Amino acid sequence: MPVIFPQSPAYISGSMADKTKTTIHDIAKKLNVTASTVSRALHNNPRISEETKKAVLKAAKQLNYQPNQIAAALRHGKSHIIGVIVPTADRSFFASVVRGIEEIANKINYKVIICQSYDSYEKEVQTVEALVSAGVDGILASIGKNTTAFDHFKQAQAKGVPVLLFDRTTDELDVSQVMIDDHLGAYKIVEHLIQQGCRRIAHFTNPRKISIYKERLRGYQDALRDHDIPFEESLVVESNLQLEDGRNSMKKLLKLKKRPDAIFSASDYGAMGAMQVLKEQKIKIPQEIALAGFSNEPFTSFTDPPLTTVDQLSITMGNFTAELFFEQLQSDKKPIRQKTILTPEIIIRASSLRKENN
Amino acid sequence: MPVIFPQSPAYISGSMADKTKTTIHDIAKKLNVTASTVSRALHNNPRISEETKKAVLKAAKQLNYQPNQIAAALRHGKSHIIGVIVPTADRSFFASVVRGIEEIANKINYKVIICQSYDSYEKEVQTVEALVSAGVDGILASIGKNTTAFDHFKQAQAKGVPVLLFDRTTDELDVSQVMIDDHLGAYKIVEHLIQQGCRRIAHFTNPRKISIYKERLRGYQDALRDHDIPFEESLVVESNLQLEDGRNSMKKLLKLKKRPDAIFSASDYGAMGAMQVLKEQKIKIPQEIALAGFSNEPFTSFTDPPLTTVDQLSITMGNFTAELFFEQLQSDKKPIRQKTILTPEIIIRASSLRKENN
DNA sequence: GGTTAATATGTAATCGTTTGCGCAAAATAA
DNA sequence: TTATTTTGCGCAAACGATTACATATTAACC
Repeated sequence: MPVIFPQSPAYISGSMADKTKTTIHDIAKKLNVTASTVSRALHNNPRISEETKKAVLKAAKQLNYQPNQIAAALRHGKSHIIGVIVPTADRSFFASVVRGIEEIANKINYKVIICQSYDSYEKEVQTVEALVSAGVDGILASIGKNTTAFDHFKQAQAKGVPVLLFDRTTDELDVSQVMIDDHLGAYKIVEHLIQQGCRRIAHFTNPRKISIYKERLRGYQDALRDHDIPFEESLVVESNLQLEDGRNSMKKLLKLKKRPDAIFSASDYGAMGAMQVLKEQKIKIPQEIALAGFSNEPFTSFTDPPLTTVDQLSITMGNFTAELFFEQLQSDKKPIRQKTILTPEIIIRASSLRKENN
Repeated sequence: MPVIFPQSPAYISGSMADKTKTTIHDIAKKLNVTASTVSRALHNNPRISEETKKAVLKAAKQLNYQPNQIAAALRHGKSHIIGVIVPTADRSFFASVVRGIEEIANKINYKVIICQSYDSYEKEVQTVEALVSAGVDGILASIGKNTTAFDHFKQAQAKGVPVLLFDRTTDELDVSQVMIDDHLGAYKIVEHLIQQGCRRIAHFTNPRKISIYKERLRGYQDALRDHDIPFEESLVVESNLQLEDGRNSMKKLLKLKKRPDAIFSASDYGAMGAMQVLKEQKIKIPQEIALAGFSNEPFTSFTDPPLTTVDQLSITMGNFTAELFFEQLQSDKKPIRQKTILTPEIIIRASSLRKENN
């Protein structure tokens, strides 16, 4: 229910300035010089006398001058804006990556345009085109789940807009990539479970052909193998890894003749679903069944027991991605295509901690 | 540890296009017309023959033309970009609001620049200036905690950049505002606690002069009064409302001669801290002490018991803010300053549910 | 004093699109 | 047929900042 305010006098009377941004021409006129002199003065060009510079700076302040970046951008082809594409900005992980990118960008006076692809291929294509149109100086993207063709990124590159991928990447593009080592994260956490005495470790995974889930599965398998634990097909449950899926998967596993003594879910939500079922059935966590998830979602520290998980270094990833990008942007050499793989950290919490001191 | 890739041949050889965006002049040249004709054709101007239009569209597609929005923006003073300023983009609430804004903006082909003030006044000022410089068509902002002067926003308005505030707003500016009714949210949730049989309801609040906490406190007091429950100063605990603060506040309350039988925390984190302490001390939730928070942070549905809280309609707020903004932008009339107050929803969960059917 | 160099500023083109104005040619009206 | 309108397009000036090139003034040097 909107409340309509009475218009304030100031708003009506036009006592506010005349809605005209001042330009270098205004400053020039005031000082009886030309716009080029003003421009040079503002850029501290050595060919301008100190006297004039001071006068220009003073006038600029007086007139409350702010440069029109659009004009500047048009003139020299640099907008000082970078585009970031994420599947969705309100997932904690991506929100943090974006924050990490922004931190770096802001330091050197770059602005960030955030776009969401909603995992739609069409939207992703449009977004890339729009960003190119908007004249961004580069695109940092995490590709959508349904993207299998990459021409839109190639087009951007062809038009001189550098592209860099993070988290969800592909080798089909000639771009630098920043991601985390999903295999290692999974390996480490499964190893941890083994160290806690677990021997029948189940795994919740996703059937999609997305590399992250395949990597986590591989990490799980490799850790088992390296510790001489046989891999059992029946202990791997495929699903969408959401809360409900986790519940269903857990129920399914509880029906096995030989129950697992630990669950490693490739997502925290899946692990959370499992936790709910276990608690409902009064199965002790971690004594009877230990639990571990993946992603370090914010909620994992608030569950009871708190959930062991893998932190994906989201902020770091953002920082790193941005730093890499700006490095490549500044060096006028052809960017060196490189793949940076960050090492994830396992966060051990009570849901997997059977021994007191470990 | 970066992995350096071998450069792919394509990347070196320059087999990719020549990094030159095609312009309307390129199209014009190809068709032996002028750029103005091309421009008009692309804009479906009735003065251009169908024949020419078709030819232009075809050539545009062939040459992979994408308009340079920077040039267009310079020409007609509209960038089709809006700036959004939030204290921090990785807090669930703001991330969702931003998403809500983006949803609407995208529909009409607007891009969103996201900026974070980190609750720093200086950063906020800089950000506003930068956005004006960047030529945004408007600024949607949630003001920082430390902002008490608003000249930077006035300056933006003076330069013709409309401003609209959401969530954290102020009446000191001549702008439309979108927020939620904190008073009502608090009132409703306290009323709910009363209906559950609670009579000694404590409140965690924040001493800052931020209106949201004052409003929640008022809502709490009004609900008590309307149900003939005396207000007790000793049941109101001030803190920063973070997890630790909640723990401390709870411990403090447990030392009272007469313990409270419910806690309404102005933040979910505070409530979570209380929950931890109660569980440590084996105090039953909600039977002995019921709990309610505020904000509907994502973790609240995963606690044990799940936490009763107030949802702030973040996405809706974003949608609404953006819609309001674009309405005002489109109507060439002077924007009508209006205050929109959304009604929050209380989310009742087990932490406060004493009676089975309610 | 005349040539050269250094200094400080102006001129004008440019970035790519948009758009008011104008001008033919074609179409219609008288 | 002539007058008038309509149609289709070109011309050129914006938008605001930047910058290569030119110019004017002063200083410096032999």
